Amino acid sequence: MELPLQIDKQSGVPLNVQMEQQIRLLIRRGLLKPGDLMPTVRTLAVSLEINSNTVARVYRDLQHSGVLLLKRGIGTFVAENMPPSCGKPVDLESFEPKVAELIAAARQRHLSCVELLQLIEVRWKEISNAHG
Amino acid sequence: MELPLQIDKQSGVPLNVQMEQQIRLLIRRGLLKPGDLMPTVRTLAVSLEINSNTVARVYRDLQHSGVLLLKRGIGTFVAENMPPSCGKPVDLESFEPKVAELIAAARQRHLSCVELLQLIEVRWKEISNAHG
Amino acid sequence: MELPLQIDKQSGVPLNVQMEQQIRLLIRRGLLKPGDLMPTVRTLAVSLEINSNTVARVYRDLQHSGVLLLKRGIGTFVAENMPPSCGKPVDLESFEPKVAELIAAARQRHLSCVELLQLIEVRWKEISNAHG
Amino acid sequence: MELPLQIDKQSGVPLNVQMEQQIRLLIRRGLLKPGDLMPTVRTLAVSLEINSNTVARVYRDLQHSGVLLLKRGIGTFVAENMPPSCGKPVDLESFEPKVAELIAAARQRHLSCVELLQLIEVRWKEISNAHG
DNA sequence: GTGGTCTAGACCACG
DNA sequence: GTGGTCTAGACCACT
Repeated sequence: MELPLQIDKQSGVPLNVQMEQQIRLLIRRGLLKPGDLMPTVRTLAVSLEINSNTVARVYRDLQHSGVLLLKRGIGTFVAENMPPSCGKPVDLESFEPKVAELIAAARQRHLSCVELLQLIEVRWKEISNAHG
Repeated sequence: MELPLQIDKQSGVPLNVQMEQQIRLLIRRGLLKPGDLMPTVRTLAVSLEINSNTVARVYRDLQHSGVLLLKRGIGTFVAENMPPSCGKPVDLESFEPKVAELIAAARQRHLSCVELLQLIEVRWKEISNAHG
Repeated sequence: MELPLQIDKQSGVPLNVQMEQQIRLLIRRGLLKPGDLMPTVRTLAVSLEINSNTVARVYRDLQHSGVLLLKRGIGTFVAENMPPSCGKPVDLESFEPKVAELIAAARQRHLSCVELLQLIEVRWKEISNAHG
Repeated sequence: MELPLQIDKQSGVPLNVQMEQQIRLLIRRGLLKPGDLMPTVRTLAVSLEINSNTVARVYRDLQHSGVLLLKRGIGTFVAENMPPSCGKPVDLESFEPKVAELIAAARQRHLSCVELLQLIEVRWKEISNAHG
């Protein structure tokens, strides 16, 4: 299986952090479901052009968090009993269109991805502070 | 002037990267205008509780990019002739409400800020790849 | 490989500037070629008796200029595709003897190195202004 | 009198060092002779676009070295009895043509001024080390 | 008091 | 082991 991970080596964000967050996100979006077989460490490392040590660390950390389950000699699976800290998979059907819409509006104004993200992050924090 | 920078020391993103991007964003949003006097290195360092070396490096890098102008013994200014790579200041009046709207929808679905950002980043790249 | 850098801590010229210029010069002289592996930050710092932060900054700035390529965990390399601003490597075989000759003449007249440099710099600018 | 000083504010070399060396050089070249009247601090500061404090410091340091002589209310003069550490004015008539020749050769090879200076400085030190 | 350089040393991400 | 970030603090050049 080909995992749709978007890793940016230039962003300054640690590669393992990027991978871990995106895998969690795939699960929340329902694109990875409990029981699914994950790609092997080496496969993923090669396809993302990342050192396999780094991938292995991500898998290990996610297992430690209860998100993944390693079965020696068999493979790595998405855990059946997700810990509550991961949040339940969200119904994003009604949400993702809004995202796509905003992205379209941003591109129309020649905003870059980083700029949009910064804008949202800053506004989020401003709103959070306002709400206490 | 008090610069509204939102720095998150826990995010894993290098502090200088966060600062640099946010300063660029403030300029694009029109909150910082060419010729404006920036806070001093030390002032900003104190108010953000960041080492002054880190702030100085940000200022230095932004000067090297043509975004800021450093005058020794005088102060630091937003450059008058912004390089084209920075993009022109954008009219965000019609855009920011859409952002606020999306943030509200995300919070309603109990998405965290990081998750929303991840979601947008991934969708952005998926869309970019689709459009070629 | 031992890099033949001549750093003068007493000259008043910032160490990073000296290093950066000399590395660029080594490339133009052909003593460093595209793809060459540079000494590690720490090695160079020790051999020049300079703080490793200073060396790292030089490497970082040169990478930013497209002269070097830094690979985390691997090493630092001379960039393959040098930016045009660096100029092409020059054939100095026919030139360096002239330099040595002038240096000999200068020493014969008891000129110091600094004086010779000043003399050349001033004359260069006078000639430049004359030629328009 | 218009002093032909070539000051480069971007070179990283302290302005006072540049000025002091060039004034000393003008004396050695015979373009400034013992007893000559120097421009006033303010005049020189304005014409070079440098803070007058910096110029004043140069004059003060050069007086302290015995190179200049300050007469209050009258002006600043090149000292009549130059200290031996300054070296005697050199006959550069036979030398300057060699310099001009080398500069021409350098320009022909598209070397920049900085590169030529670096080249000479490095070669000078290499030769010094060779000679012991 | 401005920005700038440099040092010393700790810790991190990556291979 | 690689390069990279960050801190703390000293000292310098300039206005």
